[in-house]
Amino acid sequence: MQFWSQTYIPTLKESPAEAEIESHKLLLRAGLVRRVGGGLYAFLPLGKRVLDNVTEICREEMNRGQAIELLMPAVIPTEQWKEGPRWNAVREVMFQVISAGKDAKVPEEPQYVLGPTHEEVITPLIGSEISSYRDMGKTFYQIQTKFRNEIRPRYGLMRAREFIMKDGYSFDANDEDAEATYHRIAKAYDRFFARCGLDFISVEADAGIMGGAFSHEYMVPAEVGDDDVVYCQECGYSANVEKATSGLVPRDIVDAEPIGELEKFETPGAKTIEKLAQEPYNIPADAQFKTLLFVGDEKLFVVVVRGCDQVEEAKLSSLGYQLIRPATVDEIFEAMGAYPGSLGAIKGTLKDRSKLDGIYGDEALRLIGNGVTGANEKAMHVKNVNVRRDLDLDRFGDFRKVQEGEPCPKSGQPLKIARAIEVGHIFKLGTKFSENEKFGAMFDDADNKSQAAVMGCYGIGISRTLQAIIEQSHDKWGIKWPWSVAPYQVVITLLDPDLEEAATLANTIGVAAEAAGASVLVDDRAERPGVKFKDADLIGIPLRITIGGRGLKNGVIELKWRDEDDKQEVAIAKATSIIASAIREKASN
RNA sequence: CGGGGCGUAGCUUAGCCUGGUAGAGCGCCUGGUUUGGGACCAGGAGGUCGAAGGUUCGAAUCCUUUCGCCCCGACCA
Repeated sequence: MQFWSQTYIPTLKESPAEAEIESHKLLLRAGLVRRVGGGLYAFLPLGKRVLDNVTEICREEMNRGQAIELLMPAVIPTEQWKEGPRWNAVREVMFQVISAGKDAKVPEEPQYVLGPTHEEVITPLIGSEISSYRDMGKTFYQIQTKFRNEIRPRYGLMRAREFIMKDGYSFDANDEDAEATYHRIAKAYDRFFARCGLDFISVEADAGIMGGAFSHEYMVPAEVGDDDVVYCQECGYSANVEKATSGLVPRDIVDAEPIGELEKFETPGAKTIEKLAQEPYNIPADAQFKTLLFVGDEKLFVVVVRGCDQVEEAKLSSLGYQLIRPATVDEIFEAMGAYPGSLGAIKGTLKDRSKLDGIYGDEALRLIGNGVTGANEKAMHVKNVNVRRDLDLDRFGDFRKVQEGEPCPKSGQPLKIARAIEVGHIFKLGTKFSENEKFGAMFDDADNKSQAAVMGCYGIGISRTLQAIIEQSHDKWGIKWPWSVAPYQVVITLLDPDLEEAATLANTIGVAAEAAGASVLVDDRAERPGVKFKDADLIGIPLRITIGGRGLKNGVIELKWRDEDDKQEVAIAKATSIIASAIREKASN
């Protein structure tokens, strides 16, 4: 039993200007966290309790999924990272620890980095321990503070520079076992997020720089999310928009025959798809070719999509480049001989085809058949461009962003798109990290042949999950904590703390509630009732038990669930047993 | 890193355009009256106006620089 007057819950009536979204405001107003610096937060006592609850649920479900907890250092020797496959891709987001002591020299490369995740550490760590296939089939995890120097921290704990993460890593002897592990952990994730009281979906995801065979993200639908999720209500297909495909292009599509000779025409001032779609040209966006240049690993390449489509940059990684960025105007001119607005990929019109590592066409171009594109000359476009005959494409691929309403690739029903918060991500990694001779994880198989462990990695943003719960479960009065993670599950609102009879009863009921398995907070402050009710609502305690002089006279106390509107009066004589059974019922759900 | 906005008491903010030495609400402290949904009265403490430089007799206010925060974009394991 915790007395309010003896803990520290600094609630705020107004929300600080730093917070924009509801969950962030409530984190601050309910006295859960305080900002220390940009993207850096301190957990106050109440916040720490929720964090511990979420952490414990995570631990239980990981353990149930046969994962083994360990703890690695957050400070990691840089060398370890440089040997891994991601150094160039992630060094920018890593905090680098340069040196210690007044006389220490600042080295060109930092000696240490603060871990954003731990593949580079655990792979050699476990790799140097294991040697036999008999040691395979292990999954490790840790719950730890992680560091990423986010370009733009925002929304409180949602995207912070320092945050708490559960990261897990599995080592299996072969693909089949690795997939079984993957599915076992996926089930643990399902249980974890369900126990946190979240509505969530798991979606097919882009593996990003982690690479690997496949991956799923755990998404909490919310307007303030950073990701777009594509889903089909009909068949359950769901994927991150970075990965999602649609049935827009029929599998049996037949390419259109040319409808005429190429014909250049003047388009003064028309440098955009929109302009060409208007008077006097009237060429619909879905009859235009959009020609875009990117640089992948320092090599220029071209992607052509329909004028009405957007390139999904994440999908370009399927082309095999590690680092991809849009090309600069100068780079474009050198290869194409023209500037954006007049670009086209028609054979023979490019200034220097040899500067291009490839020209890739989106599959949906085939829906156009014959269309319009830039002539690689200022203020000139070309019509009657036939996809097969005229475009200088190396190959087709899926490079476009799926749009709402397109047919589901599985069921053909219209796809929906929703914003969501990514709270977990699991990857089947394969041998990307393990196959390194020195820093990898090799083992001898039954035939005494050396093999790389087939790995998987599994992340949960613990602190982000905490905020996602608030984002999904609040009203205008405050947070509505699910029973499982509430900082306290029961608050006894003592309206007249000086009344001995009331204080005694509060104690009796508090003891009974704790015995039934609830954590109890007693509001014994010398505040007016309104203040106590408002605070109880704000900090979101699931069950409020009100004890006041007025009720005592009538022999009753009051029960109020945070997620229900009605209050319930209970005779004092029956109170402890009613409360105890209500708590047991909640706890068993 | 580009674009925009904001820095005045613990929190929310007025004042800035048009320079004259800072005001309110909440919170906090004291006393009193209150007491079932953020009470009332009286008194009180609390501000180098983000920082530095400049203009001026005089700067929260005008100018320059700088730092921090927030938003949009880019980015995002």
